[in-house]
Amino acid sequence: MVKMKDVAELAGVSSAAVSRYLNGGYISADKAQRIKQAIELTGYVRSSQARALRTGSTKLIGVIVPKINSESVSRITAGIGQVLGRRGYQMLLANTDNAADRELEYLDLFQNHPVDGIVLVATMITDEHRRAIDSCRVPIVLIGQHVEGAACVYHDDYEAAFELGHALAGRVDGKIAYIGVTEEDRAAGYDRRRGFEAGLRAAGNPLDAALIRLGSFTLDSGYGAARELLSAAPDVSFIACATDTMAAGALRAIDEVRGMGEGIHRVSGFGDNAFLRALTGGIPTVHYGYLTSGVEATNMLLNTLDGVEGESGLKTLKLGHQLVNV
Amino acid sequence: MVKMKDVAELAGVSSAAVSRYLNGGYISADKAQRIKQAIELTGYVRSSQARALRTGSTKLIGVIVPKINSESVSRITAGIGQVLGRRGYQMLLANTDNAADRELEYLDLFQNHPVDGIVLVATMITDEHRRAIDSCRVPIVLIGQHVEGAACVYHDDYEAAFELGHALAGRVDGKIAYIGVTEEDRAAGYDRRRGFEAGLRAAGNPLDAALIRLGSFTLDSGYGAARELLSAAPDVSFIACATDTMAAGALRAIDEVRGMGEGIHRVSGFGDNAFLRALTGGIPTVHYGYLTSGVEATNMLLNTLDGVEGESGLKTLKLGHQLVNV
DNA sequence: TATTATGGTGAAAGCGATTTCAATGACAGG
DNA sequence: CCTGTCATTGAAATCGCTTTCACCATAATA
Repeated sequence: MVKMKDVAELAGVSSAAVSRYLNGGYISADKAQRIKQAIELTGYVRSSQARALRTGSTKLIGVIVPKINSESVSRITAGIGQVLGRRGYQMLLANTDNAADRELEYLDLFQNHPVDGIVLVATMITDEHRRAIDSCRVPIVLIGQHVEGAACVYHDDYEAAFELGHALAGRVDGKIAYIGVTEEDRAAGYDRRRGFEAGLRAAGNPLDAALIRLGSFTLDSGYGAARELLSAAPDVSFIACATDTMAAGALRAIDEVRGMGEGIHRVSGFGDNAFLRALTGGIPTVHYGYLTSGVEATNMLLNTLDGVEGESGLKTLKLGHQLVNV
Repeated sequence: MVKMKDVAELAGVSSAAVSRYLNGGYISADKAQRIKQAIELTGYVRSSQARALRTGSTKLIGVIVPKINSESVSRITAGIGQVLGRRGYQMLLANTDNAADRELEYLDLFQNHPVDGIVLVATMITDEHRRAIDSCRVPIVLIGQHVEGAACVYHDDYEAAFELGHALAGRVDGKIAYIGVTEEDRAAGYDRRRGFEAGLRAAGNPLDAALIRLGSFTLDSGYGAARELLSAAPDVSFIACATDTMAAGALRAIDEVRGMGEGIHRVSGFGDNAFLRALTGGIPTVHYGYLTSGVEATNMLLNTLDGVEGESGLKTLKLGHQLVNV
């Protein structure tokens, strides 16, 4: 492996000069030229490990996600990766498989060492999370949840759910049921359910608490909850779900119970999943700019790391949403 | 930041002793005890950057994927991440967004520095790829394509497509069309189309070359190709697709042209996408163990890195498949 | 008793960069 | 001619760890 010293010798300069050449310090034109040639000749590339040791920066960003195979998360990471690549960083990905403790574990692992910053695609935020975030040695940005005092990029789930509920209340006749997710997930659990309920109520069609079920983000859980709901309350005519994925399951359940093609007009979701949209022609749902949230969060993080003028502070950013197919 | 020297001083030993303690070298019980306490007391964690510089190993594996938001890829990375986590490595993810040149770029970037090994989720393999793979300084394993002389984990697309074609030929009456992908993708393009054609032919119902179209992996491209196909050859009664995602698009096209619900019985795909399965009840498709391929590839790679007994060689591994819903 | 092993130990030499520092020469102004 | 800038330069000190090496006990063997 050719090292800096070799290049320096070949070019007849000191390795300090080579380092300066590489990093844009004082260097005369002719030496720069000789160094350039020497580098090309030897095919030298600098060891990022040595560089990291000396400078303390790895140009690595840790990204913690709850589940990699989900459309929303992969769109978010696509956005993150896009910015990272453009700005000379790389992504260290940690998948927690929906286990909150592994989230903390990675938070620990990451900050201790190899990464310059962290993007946490958050689901549940416990007190322990808050503590871990506060005491984090490297800058960190959250996506998807709004946490006081932490930098975050999120969507207004309450507001979106309110609008959806309000709009649906007017368009659906008959009973509306709701399949949510754990309220420990503040955004997707608590906010969406409360917003939806408030929206229905505001439209004069309050949600019957007996028609609320809990799923676990998966298609199967949506299916199961919907089946149970349909047999417990056969007169339910519409099932709103906290995620598009669960909506897909509910749709399937309705088709099975009520006949093929029935489901399409009787479910709503959250997230505007492309697959679901294409296959059903579009159920009522909320479109979030997932990719955008990845982009914004990463820019925010990198701005503080690189000390970009005027953009230095980590802040909190609420992104917009759109109802679709309502 | 507390360093090894601090721990050593506190424990009254040399830093060499601490290092040995950490890495399992000779150390007496009482010193081990003292070191252990000192570490707990100071909250010392060792700098992986210094360690990396010294040992030349980063415990990082580079993973190059063509597109992060696709079900197959995310299942593969889930498998990779699973093994990596269990064996003390981390994943450096690079997303090429289907650009073959960025694949080469990352191959270059990775091998030069921070990673100990590479997993390439491959699509197109050009000569340049082959060269890059051959001259790779760190071990590399491919997923999804079979490349002579390289370690790879893949599925037998030809065989699977053959079986699917053969089975469908007997069950469909009327004309069968095919929407494929670029033949530069040996596995998903060339092998699947050829296998499918051969299967149909073997069943006495050869594919009309005029009924072949090309998509680009996306749902929209499947939709577009199917629409075009249906208007160019209105008597087509079944559309086989090279991927489930394109099949979803084709399904939508058929529903639009022939009426809702028609599509479900008139398309087939590849990959057994969970969403599609749930929403349609299941179209004929091929189930591949994507997660397994990630697991196997990573184990293979890590075995050579860690020098596991008996399992040392990088080899090539062909995984099985299953037809579903035929 | 003389001699090997054998478990333990710390000093010190790297790993390959970056960065401080003092020194240099050139050049403008006085 | 002297002095003060100012752009350039290389030697050398780190960064924090691993690992060789020489060395010391002590126990086992002849």
